[in-house]
Amino acid sequence: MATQRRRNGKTNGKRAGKANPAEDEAVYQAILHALLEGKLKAGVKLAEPPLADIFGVSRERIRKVLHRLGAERRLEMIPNRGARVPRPTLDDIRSVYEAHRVLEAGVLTQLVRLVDDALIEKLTAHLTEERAAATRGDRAASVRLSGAFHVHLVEALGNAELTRFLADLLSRSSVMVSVYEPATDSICAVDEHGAIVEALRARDVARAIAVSREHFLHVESRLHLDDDPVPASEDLTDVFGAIKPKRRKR
Amino acid sequence: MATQRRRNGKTNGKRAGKANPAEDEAVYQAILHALLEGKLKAGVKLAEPPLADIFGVSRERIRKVLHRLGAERRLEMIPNRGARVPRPTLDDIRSVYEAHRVLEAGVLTQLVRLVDDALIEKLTAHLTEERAAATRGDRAASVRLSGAFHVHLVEALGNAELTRFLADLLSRSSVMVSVYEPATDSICAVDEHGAIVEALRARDVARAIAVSREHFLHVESRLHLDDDPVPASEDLTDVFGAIKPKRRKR
DNA sequence: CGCGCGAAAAATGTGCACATTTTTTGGAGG
DNA sequence: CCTCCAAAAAATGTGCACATTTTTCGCGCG
Repeated sequence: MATQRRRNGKTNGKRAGKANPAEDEAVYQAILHALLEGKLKAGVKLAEPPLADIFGVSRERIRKVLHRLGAERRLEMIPNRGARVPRPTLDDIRSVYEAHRVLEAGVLTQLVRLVDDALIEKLTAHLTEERAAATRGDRAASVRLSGAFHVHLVEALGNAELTRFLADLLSRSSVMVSVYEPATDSICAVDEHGAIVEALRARDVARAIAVSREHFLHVESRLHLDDDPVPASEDLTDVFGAIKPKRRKR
Repeated sequence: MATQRRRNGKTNGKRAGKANPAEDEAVYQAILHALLEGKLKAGVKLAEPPLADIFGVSRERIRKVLHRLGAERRLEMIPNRGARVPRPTLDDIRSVYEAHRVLEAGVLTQLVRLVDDALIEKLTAHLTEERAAATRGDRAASVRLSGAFHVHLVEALGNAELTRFLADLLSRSSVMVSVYEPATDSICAVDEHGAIVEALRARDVARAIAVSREHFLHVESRLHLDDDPVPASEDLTDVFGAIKPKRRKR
């Protein structure tokens, strides 16, 4: 009889302790991506069992990822009540934009001390790219490059802490636009970016900050409250449908 | 007869699913506190079994807390190899100080637009406290109040994102001083804080930033590399001795 | 027709028994 | 005395079986 503590239904060769860090990461990236992409609408409940089913992994795996996202404040975790996509208030998003504005003021202040020809050249090249995307009407590229401009600015300082903070702010604002979707043309006006570079070239801190400030206020002013932002498809399978080819009811 | 799903030996009344969120928090706070306090030296390994034993909780509980601290970048998590107290390089800490410096430049830029009598009064009151602590030689209070001054500045903006970022930076630098311990008198000179308030009162952005910048560079210059910063007591029981009444040697 | 209210169903939280690694240990050989 | 290497010991990672909520559902009553 041996120890009758044997078995459970699954007698596969692979059991516990599989150690597959890539799988965790895949699930994490999938959910994060859906979140950043705006596919997961605000207020949607992320229950563990369905997600485990969709991704074909154990519930523990899902649980770990969900809690990690909660620690990053990308999901709202309520004890005993699971995870939800946070529903940021208008003040929340204003806070994020304002933080970016204040941060960039500091960045520019420091940047005028370090600016050299190489930096100006790099930024100018970026502006060219931005203008090209704008003139050919490539909205997706425009949005991406517009954010990248500010990333370039902070990266020029070479400070990991500041770069990380900015990346965090940007990822947050990208989520929020899906709730309080700005006017369809919420892309940073290239001229304003160009004006910032101009001020930098001239080592004019005050002007650089003034332009940057106006730039942000301009973007912020376009935010508006969207009262009923689509009931959001409560079916998670729709959102992650591309991951696992699974067909189910409706 | 019946389901022969007998299972393990423990048939106590209280088993799984105890649901005690406060206990998690207690362990988290205890470890975080030890980290911030500098009791946990850089490079020390935090193994799960001993911690579970010390705190009298299950290993899973410890595991969860450790991973959470890892997600916050307060511990260095290496797959299959556990958690260690990070050993920041000199560049790392410079990066934190520089980030604070850059951030404060942005904060001051925005602050001169909002400054009013109430704020000046509040800051002045704080300066009085700081000076009092300094004159009576209360080092602990001086360090605390010195950090609090910068917190007051950013809090005056009322921006949650910025406040959180600053708190993060401060908690990080407080950990680092235990590695690269600055000169014994690394406290911010009160005069410099006073000068910042003066510049604010005068609505002089340029001066405020200049003073703040000098202030930080002054502090940064005092950092020095501590080659062999004490072997650090590898015994975790010593560090968390206060939690469980366990005999400690010495 | 709505409104409790209790029971069933579903979801979350936790300890535990392993699987899998990593680290330590104890010699044998150079 | 040092180096290498295999086996033991220790530590980390994971699925699973529950316990404990929370949510949903059904139904009688006002």
